[in-house]
Amino acid sequence: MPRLDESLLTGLPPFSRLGRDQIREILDQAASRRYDEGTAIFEEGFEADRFYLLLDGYLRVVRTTEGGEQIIVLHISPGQLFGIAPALQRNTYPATAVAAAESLALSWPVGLWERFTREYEGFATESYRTLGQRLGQIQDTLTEMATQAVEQRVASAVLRMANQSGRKTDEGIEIAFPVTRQNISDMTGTTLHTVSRLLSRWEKDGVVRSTRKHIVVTDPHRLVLLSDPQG
Amino acid sequence: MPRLDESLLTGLPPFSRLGRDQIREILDQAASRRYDEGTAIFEEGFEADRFYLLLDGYLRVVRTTEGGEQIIVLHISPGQLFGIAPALQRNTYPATAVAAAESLALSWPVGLWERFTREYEGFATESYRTLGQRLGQIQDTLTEMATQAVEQRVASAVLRMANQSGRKTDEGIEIAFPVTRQNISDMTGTTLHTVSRLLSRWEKDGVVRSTRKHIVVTDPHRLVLLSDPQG
DNA sequence: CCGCGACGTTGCTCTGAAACAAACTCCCGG
DNA sequence: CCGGGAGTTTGTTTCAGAGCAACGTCGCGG
Repeated sequence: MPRLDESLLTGLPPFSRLGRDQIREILDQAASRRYDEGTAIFEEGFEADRFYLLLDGYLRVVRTTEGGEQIIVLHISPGQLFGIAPALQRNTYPATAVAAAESLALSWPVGLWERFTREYEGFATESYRTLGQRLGQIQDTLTEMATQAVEQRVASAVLRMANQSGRKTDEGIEIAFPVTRQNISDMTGTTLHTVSRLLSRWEKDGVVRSTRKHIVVTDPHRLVLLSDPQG
Repeated sequence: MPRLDESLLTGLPPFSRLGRDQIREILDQAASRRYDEGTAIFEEGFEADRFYLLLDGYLRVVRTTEGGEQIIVLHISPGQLFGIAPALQRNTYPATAVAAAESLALSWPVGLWERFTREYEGFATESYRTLGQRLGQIQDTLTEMATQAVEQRVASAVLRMANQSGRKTDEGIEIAFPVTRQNISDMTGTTLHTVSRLLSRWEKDGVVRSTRKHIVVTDPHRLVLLSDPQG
């Protein structure tokens, strides 16, 4: 196994206050692994034995109902910690993490969490900040679900993905990982049919361009209007 | 101002590992205040300058949209910490807390948070456990919103309140704080009309008994069935 | 290069629940 | 004891979006 390079972690918020030697220490304890698109990194309800950092790729955090329906709670971008159940004194993962694109992640045994928070300055602070942001995000989604119509919710979901993972191209903002209509319907609590119809309409109106599993927002401003109740 | 009695805190999870003298210390730094039904303890977006513990009563945690609609994210029961923004490195409250019934709460300036977690054994652990539970709860609600029909959601909401605050009476399980149809519709993302119709039907079927702002679940088992998609 | 499975589109139907409307009842304060 | 506001009920209308159905299309693996 090749030694991991220190530059992987320098600059990432949880480690930004640390010196070279500390980062070395942390890396030497990490396991690194690649995940194919569609693979689960860990599953809801299973024993939380490791915590993770996404180095590259994108993840979907997913919950499944008894009825087999699933909903996408949030996405994880490179540089973010995830599976941080130990931070909340949980011993099982509260949701499943699936690679939305080919991904690369580091992980450490939960046993080290306590030591990381104690010994590495800024680690605890930044981890809890992340958690706070995530909690806020979920509350936003919940509010949206409860109050907005389907079209607004789908528009918001697309915007959220574009903001989080968007690359600017000459065509517009491109979502950096593969997304199906079904995925979007799982984010918004609707059906793939409705999503398909909306995207078709938007495409006709010149707001987005989309092919299989691939969406470019060509007119973000108009999409923002669509995400707003008074259109 | 009368000295607060130590028995108020003994036995509550965040303080259960502490001795008499430490509890004394904590109480001596606390402000205690009573809130009338309907009063806000703090508001969304305002500077988070204190954190709180609910001693008696019940709270609703509420978010309001720009459009003026509101949704109830969760309820707080006696003995729980709330407004613990500092635990997540936030400097504003992410939601509004409103007294659902006349309530009594202690509070401390945020500046003390760091000291509490450092000096009082078990405080940090228990606070983060609470947060973890709350996050899980919100995710459940989100999943429910996204996948269940209105009747199921309303049934779940009523059950949740009954479980959290229920007193057993000879009639059934009584929700311990005032709830209007509007409140329930704010928990479930529907209208007070629909909630009223559902409660009327359930009352006819002998599942609940309700008067103004007051609900008794007479047949919890049947309500559980109603909360399940396959009835 | 072909076939199959995953993904996407579009039409049609039907219903749950929102929207609109109106009236009733309880309770508090003056 | 009266008036008014907050909470509740019930009826009617309307339509967004789910459900069902069928077909089109892309791209991978054999």
